[in-house]
Amino acid sequence: MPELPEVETVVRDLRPLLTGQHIRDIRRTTMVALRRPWDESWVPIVRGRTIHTVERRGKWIEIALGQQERATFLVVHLGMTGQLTVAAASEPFQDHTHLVADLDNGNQLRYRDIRRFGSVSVFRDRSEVDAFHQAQQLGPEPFDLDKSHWLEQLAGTTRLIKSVLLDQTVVAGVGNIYADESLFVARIHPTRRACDLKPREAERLRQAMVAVLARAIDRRGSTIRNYVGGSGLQGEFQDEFQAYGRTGQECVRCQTPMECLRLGGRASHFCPRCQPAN
DNA sequence: ACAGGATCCTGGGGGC
DNA sequence: TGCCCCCAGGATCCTG
Repeated sequence: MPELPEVETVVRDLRPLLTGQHIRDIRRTTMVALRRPWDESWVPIVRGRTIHTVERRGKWIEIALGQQERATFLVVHLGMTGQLTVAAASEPFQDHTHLVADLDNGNQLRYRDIRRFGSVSVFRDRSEVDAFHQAQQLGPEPFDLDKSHWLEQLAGTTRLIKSVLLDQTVVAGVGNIYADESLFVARIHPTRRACDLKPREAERLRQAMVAVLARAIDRRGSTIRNYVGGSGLQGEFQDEFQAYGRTGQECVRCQTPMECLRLGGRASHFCPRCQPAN
């Protein structure tokens, strides 16, 4: 599923296709429930409004309808298999297309989600969106992570570093792929205790995370199965994986066979030689 | 506080 | 071809 680079790619793809467009209508096209159920009372709030901005916060997509203080927001999470795309209204719906918004120019904004772990919600104004993020304690963007704050966060917990990377309250947007890739680049074993990392290791990890995410954005994210960008294009970063999904293959640095551990139900790929355990 | 497991879903792949 | 089990870019809730 989409992590920060995939969500950022969707946002960048959608921005020119949506900005300035008028939403004629929005409607449910299936009756099944999403993670956060769609509320029919949102329809009149959205109908007739103009899309002003398309932004990303962590793994959340925020589409502002109307300007500044007046804006209402469509807030989308792609879960594991969510796709938010623009297509011509004449294009047939793919299976599991749950929500469709008709635009003025004959295109449609479509939300498709096979496993339905994602959601589309409406918030009445900016403060409601902010309150929502505050309630879930959404952490800072990886690119804005304050060095000393990051150090303190790691020093203050005995949790496994892999789980900390996946914790959206610590840093927003990292998921299983980019956690493994970042740990590999920083040469840190996923089961190290966060508080046991030396300051230079913590800083190396922060920099690795930023570099990996930036490179992945350049390559339009990773497509393993279902992910597509806002115009339906797939990602290309999967061709550059150094850790994720490489169990049994040679480490790109030392040729040692890569290994895989299951931590908190998530596969964790690493090189036993480059990333020594405790 | 933290780890692990189950849960929400569908579909693809491997083994038999 | 079919069936069964495991797996999957996420997040949350419950248990010990």
